[in-house]
Amino acid sequence: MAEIGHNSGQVSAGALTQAARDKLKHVVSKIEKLEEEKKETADEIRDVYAEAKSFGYCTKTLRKIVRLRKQDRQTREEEEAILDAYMLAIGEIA
Amino acid sequence: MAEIGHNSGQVSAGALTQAARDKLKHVVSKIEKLEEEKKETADEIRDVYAEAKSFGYCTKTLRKIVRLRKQDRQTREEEEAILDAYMLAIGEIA
Amino acid sequence: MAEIGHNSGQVSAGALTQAARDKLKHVVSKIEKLEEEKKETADEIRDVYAEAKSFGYCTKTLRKIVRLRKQDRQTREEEEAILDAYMLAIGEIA
Amino acid sequence: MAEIGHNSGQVSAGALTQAARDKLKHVVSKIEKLEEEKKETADEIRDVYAEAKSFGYCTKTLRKIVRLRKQDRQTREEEEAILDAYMLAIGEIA
DNA sequence: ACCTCGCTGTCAATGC
DNA sequence: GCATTGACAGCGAGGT
Repeated sequence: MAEIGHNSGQVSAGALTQAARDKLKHVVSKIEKLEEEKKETADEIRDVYAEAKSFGYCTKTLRKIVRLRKQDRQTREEEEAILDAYMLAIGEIA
Repeated sequence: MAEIGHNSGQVSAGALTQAARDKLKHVVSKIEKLEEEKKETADEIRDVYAEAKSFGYCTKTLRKIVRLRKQDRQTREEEEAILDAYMLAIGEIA
Repeated sequence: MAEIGHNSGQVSAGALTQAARDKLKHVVSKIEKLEEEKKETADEIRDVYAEAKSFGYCTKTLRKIVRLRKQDRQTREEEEAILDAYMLAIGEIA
Repeated sequence: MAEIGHNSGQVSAGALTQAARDKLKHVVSKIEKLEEEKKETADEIRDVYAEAKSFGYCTKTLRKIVRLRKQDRQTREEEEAILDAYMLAIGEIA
């Protein structure tokens, strides 16, 4: 529960080699940079909704549209043939 | 609950002006583009974790580190904000 | 950050009245009982899948069926008329 | 990826025997019934929190309490299991 | 100010 | 045993 990496054997109890420390630092800051980017994009999305709202659109519905379109895309990508068989088997309404 | 937008008055029941349609299309596709971007960044983050794992790091711990650092940052910002408020209140201009 | 309830004013620093303690205990144990129930149901579900698997069904597909049926139910419950209007506006494919 | 079940050999392409259909139907509806039950329990839990809140408790803290108690239980069980294992290893029958 | 809803991130289960 | 995928809980924003 207290281990930092599986390479902990390389070091004397409780410490990391300098190389490992640098690597770790690098990894963490890279992740943090990417998370920052992600947040910025999320903010932009928020802004688009806000702007749309100021033009009179209902954001709730807009979100619903986006969500449904996404669902549809996913659904379509699924192996429908297989499901059809099962659906048929069930009787499609039950 | 039955309104399409707040601009529903502009149109005869069930339809939108061409301008409104174009605008709507534009908004939706912009959002979808941004969401795509966001997803890509999320995937990159996932990759970084995966790569780190292949180097022997424990991703669970890495995530914990990132989370804690984020919390710290937030806490620090809060504290600074409070401090600033006090300073202002006192008349201290900094 | 250290408050237990908003009724903390009722008590002298750091303690609760006996009544509050009893009430709290009651609430917590009720929740724990319900969570236990929930877990049991989840386990039963797991068992059904396992049993089905032993009869030669592909659990992955079974789960997919259940999920899709659920989605369908939800989707159907949504105000489709409104969405249809928007969809039409967008051109349904773009 | 294209198989319907492992019993697909029993049927001519795209169809299932009546028995298989019935069985499938049964399985799916049983799962759906259990999921319904589970949802009801989850709703009850939600209600308990809501009620507690109306009495002045901070739900966030309540959730934290429940979570911590759960962790403790798990930790204790783990420790006991380890202890038992040691006991067994030593030859101690208890 | 409260409540609801959606999103995100975490954890566990399943399949390869 | 690792990797993928799905379920769940916590958090935060937005609406009323």
